[in-house]
This record gives sequence, C-alpha cells and structure tokens, in this order.
Amino acid sequence: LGTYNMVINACGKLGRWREAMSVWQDMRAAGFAPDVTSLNVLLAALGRADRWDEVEDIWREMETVGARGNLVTYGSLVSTFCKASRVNAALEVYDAMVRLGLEPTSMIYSGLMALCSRSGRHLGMAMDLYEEMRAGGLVASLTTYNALIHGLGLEREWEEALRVYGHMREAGVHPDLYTCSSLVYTLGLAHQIVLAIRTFNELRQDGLQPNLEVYNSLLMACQVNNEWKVAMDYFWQLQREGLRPNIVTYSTLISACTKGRMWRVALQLYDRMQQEGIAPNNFTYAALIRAVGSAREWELALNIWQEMRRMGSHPNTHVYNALIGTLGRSGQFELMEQVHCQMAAEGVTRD
RNA sequence: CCUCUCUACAAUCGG
Repeated sequence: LGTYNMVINACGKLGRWREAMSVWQDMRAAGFAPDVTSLNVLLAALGRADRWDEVEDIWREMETVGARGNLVTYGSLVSTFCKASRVNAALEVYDAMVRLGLEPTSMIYSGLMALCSRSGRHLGMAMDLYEEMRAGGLVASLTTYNALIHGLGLEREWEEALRVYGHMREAGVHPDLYTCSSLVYTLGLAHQIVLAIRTFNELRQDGLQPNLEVYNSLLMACQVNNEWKVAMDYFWQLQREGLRPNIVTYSTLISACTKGRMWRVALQLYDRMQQEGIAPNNFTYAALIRAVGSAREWELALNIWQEMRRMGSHPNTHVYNALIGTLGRSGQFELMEQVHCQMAAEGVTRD
C-alpha cells in the first residue's frame, strides 16, 4: 500500500495525473483498499494539474459512499476548488469537515475567504468565516486581509473595511501596496475622499512608497468624488516620483474631467498620452467622448469617433453609448440615427 | 508517504 501511495505521489509531482489515476485503479484491481493517504496523494496530483472536474468527481463520490477524509484531504479539496473558483463545492467541503468535527486550518479559512470575497453574493459568508476564524484565535494572512478589504470595498462597505484594517494592524500584520490601493480604492468608491487621501499619506509616511497601481486607485478615488483638480495634482506628483503614467492613469484622468466639464483638459491629456506613445483604447475613447459630450461638444465627439476608426480601433458598446448619448443630448437626432445604424452594421449591440 | 491556498488600478446617468 505504501508503495502504491509513493508511486501516485511521484506521478503527481511530475504532473502525470493520468498515470496517477491509473495507478490508483491498478491498486484497487490488485485488491488493495486505498487509505486516506492514497486519496490525498491522488487529490494532490489532480489538483496540481488543474484537473478540477476529476477532483470534483472524487469529492461527489466521497459524499455518496460516505467516505471521510482528514484535514489534509479537506485542505486539498478546498484549495483546488478555490483555484477553480467553485464556491459551492468549496463551501460543501467546508461544511463536511465541520460536520466531522475537524477544525479548519488558517490556510483553509484564507482560501475560502479570498474566494468568497471575490463576489458580492458571498461576501457575507467571507465575513462569517472571518469572525469564526478570529473567534478561534487564528490570524489571517496579509493577502487574506487584502482580499477582504477589497471585497468589502466593492460592496461600498468602507466602515467594515476599516474595521478589518484595524484588526490587521492590531495583529501586527504590516500593510503592503495591495492593502494601500485596496483601502484608497474602497474609501474613494464610498465617497470618503478625505479619508482616502489621509490613508494614502499615512501609509507613505510609514515607509510604503506608492506604485502606479496605488496612484491609479487614488486617481480613481478623485474621479468618483469629482475632484479633477486634485487628480491632476497627483498626476504631476507621481511623475515627480519617477513613475510613468499608463493607459489606466490617462483614462481615469480623462474620466475625472467629465464631471467638471473640463473637456479641453481631457483633450490635452489625450494628446499627451499619444505623445508618450501610449495608444488609446476603448476605455480611453469612451471617457473622452463622455468628457466632450458633457459640454455638448457633439461635433468633437463625432470627430473623435471618426478618428478612432481611421486609426483602426473598433468602437465597442461603451464608446457607442457615449457617442449616441452625446448626440441625443445635443438634439442631433438624425446623426444619432446614422451612428446607430453604423453601430448595428459593425455588429455592436446596445447594452 | 500527503494538501501550502489566497490579494490591488479605468466604462451607468444627469443638472
């Protein structure tokens, strides 16, 4: 039996999951009943090879025949289902292990919480797991804290996010750049721009040198809060610090120009990015058309649309929605109809 | 003899 297990394990380590499976079959054919370790090495082999369906089949079979694994088995199953984003399967495994009276390890909690915090639907579950884990005296990892903060941010749960951040610091876990951008982003989305900027400054004083993602999150926060001027200040600042703006930076800034009707600034940014050799994409064009459209500059919007097509870009739904919205708002209904036809001709659908 | 996971940046709309 030990020999079979070793062979399956060796196959798994080499990524030979088919061989691992066939050794498993041989073993049963030869009259050896697989033990928990056999199961674990097989699951590890399949998980490592991303054979998610096979792992799920084995899990279903375990359930139907009432087979029970140990902590290693359940940890392996959870980590595979997390990698596969199979929330339901992962939670079933968790339930099964709790039913058996096994205490989940912090690795199992971390995987589940990161998985659940990726979708608003399961965020409540992530927070339940978080409380349960804390109650059990376990400390979450840095990446788990970050995932929770980000997940809460997407759902505009900024107070909860700050609470988790507080726990993190109490536990002596040091924030990194992911923590910083998630917090800034979270606070920005929740219209807490003052807190977002304060957090950004505090973390910098703690010695975290912001990278472009952090600055882009900050620009996003400014954009959401109609602070185009503040956004521009940070745009200069990040360059003084030696960072090079990318397409996300420019697209976000152009969006920030929409609400203040700063369409000239938006156009300048558009020119500047091209001078720097950054090719605009549909995000950029949609933002630019909205920026000029907000000032009823419908002719400019049309020019931009024509220019992008001349340059070989394929406008998508967002670009067309921005353009059609601009024309409609400007009372250009005939043009709107024409653009609409062109959109249909290009096979782009509304919505 | 066996699992070692997981995290951050841009698109609704209007006055």
